[in-house]
Amino acid sequence: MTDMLKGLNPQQQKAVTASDGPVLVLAGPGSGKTRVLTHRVAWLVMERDVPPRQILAVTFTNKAAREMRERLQTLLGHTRAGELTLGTFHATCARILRRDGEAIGISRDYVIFDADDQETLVRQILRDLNIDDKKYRPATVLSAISRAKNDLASPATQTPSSYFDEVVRRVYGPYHERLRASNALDFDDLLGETVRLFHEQPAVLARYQERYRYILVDEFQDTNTAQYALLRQLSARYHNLFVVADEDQSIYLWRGADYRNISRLREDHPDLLTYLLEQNYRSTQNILDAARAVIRHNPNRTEKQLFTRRGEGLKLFVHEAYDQEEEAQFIVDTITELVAARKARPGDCAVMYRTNAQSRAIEDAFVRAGLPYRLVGATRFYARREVKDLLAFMRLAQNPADNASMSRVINVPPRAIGKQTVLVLEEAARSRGEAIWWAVEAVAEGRRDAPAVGSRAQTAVAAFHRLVRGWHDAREQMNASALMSRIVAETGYESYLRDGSEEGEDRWNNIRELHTVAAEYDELSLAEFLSSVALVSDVDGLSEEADAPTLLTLHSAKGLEFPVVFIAGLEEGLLPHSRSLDNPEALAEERRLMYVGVTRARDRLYLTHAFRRSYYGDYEPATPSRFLDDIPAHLTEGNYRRDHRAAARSQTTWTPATPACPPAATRFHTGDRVVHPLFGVGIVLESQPARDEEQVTVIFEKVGFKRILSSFLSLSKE
DNA sequence: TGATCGCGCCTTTTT
DNA sequence: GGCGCGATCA
Repeated sequence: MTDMLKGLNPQQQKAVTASDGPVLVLAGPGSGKTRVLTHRVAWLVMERDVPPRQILAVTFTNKAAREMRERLQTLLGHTRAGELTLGTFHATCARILRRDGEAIGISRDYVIFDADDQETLVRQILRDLNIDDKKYRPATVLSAISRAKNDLASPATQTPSSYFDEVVRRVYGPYHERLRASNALDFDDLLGETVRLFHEQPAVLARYQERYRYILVDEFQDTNTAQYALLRQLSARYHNLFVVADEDQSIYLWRGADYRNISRLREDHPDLLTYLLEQNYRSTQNILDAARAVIRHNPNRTEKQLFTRRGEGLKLFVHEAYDQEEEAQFIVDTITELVAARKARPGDCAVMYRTNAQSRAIEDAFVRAGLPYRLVGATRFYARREVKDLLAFMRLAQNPADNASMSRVINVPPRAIGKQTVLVLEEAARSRGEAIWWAVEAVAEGRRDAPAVGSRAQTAVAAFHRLVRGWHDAREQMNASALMSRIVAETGYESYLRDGSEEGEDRWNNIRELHTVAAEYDELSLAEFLSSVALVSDVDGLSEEADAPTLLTLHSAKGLEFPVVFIAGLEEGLLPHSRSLDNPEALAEERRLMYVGVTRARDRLYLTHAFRRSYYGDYEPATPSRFLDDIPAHLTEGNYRRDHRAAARSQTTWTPATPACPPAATRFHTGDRVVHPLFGVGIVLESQPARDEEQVTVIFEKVGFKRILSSFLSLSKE
């Protein structure tokens, strides 16, 4: 055997060197799944003499693809690794459609509508249909449409079982039409239309089957129906499908992923070879035991015997904080201590949470402490107004029919095309099933069928038309960064942004950063640049260089590992999330999410929760997560008192959701001076009735914040 | 036509 | 405690 297999255990080696044909690798966290996938690719090239261009490896994020490419460069060398096709499902499909979509009527110039564009479109349609968009929220309607598309079904063909379904059904048609009028595809279309292309054009499919004779897929448990259909089509001729999966880490059911694709794979391929990887190379035994204790409550799973040779390790630290500020402070303090004691570097640490909203309190604590951090997601670069504006101009240059971009920037910076004029243009275009660009052109050329606008507006529209036409005509000759410079110059966007304010300077700097990104694509087409910008994932931007703690959601943490992990907000309603409490399937997914979080940790794991937490500005008492109780006491240390929690939780479970009794009068009130036998003198911040007495929050002169039962307190005479 | 203010709603998770 | 949206004013 070759050098390449050195450092792999026998199980891993068997999987890597499996014979041709369909292969499933079932593996636990930290078992080297991605490593096996990477080595399989290298083995195919080096030992089986498979030309690299015949290999397609599909990863979950662009970041994972980038890392795999880097590893393969050391194994295979730069040139050969460069010939591999490596990327996400979406990026791969985007490229296939760019090349061959015309066979099913998709123009080369198509643009990808992002979540914002989609939502705006749905809102418009709801309004046109006189449906209240407060009651039927665009995002909710959209996710129903998305689910249908993921399942390769059209809501139009299903019988609605509720009025909501009926709304979805009525929106779907216009949504699809207007997408096409804009010459645009949404995320789901990228997959669905590729499946349709392969279905309707067997010759095209045959070409890709020949091209991609070996297909490898990471995170297979999170594929959806459309993605599975695609794999089936592509592998139908050579059957060389190699997938790695862990059903316990399936956390994307809500967006159409279906871990039953694993059993589907078994049914579709009686000759499927299955390998199991159970040795964990990442975490200590204590962490693994805790993870197992959490996940074992889920029904219908195959128990894996995870083990490690890393030894017991440290206990998990469970910490109850008073509120989210104190929780954040605890996290920052702990990281500071670990770093000071040289037990970890800042970059070794990660803070994970269920919802993006939780990041604020934690960020604030880092800012207060003057410490840098890396934030994944949330205020995403590409979601910024100025960045979206400029991308909209570039999308128009690529595809003037793009209505979302047109509506966005037709009057940015203000160029005297007012609301009324825009409305007339939009209406005229829509009634003809044309893009707004059609109306703009008609007005600019003074055509007879042009919608009627005032003479001032007419001049303005004509000027804007000249701009976009100029960019569109130049797009083949210019690369993305040059085009961008031209757009900035011709629209006066710089002086529009740089109004002398600090914010204006920030925004302008973002534009310069975007220009730098564009310059990296100068070898490729404008279309390639726009596609990849539309398909970036949150973690993609995570830089390896900066030595600072990472803040990210549990979802974004998938596939990553850190020596030190904090999971914050372990409370009922947050993890598990309140939207999942009434649904066993959803609850099982929350549990898997917790499992994913726990198994990201190598050496140190901190689980924190708060006694009270503010939602929408109001503070509410919080109950510790049920998942904390699943972890055996001997694995943990810290100030967590499980009996107390269990009592609190059963109370909240058994009492009606909104207790009718008014808050009882309390003996202590905010501002009272009190004395405690141990802590001395303090001031009452808050007092709440608790069981048969009061839970009083006091700030003591000597020891700071404490929560005290009222029986230990007395009012100070002075 | 554009800027400003205040109201109400909200929160999962993302390619 | 923020954000988008709509109403209101210069």
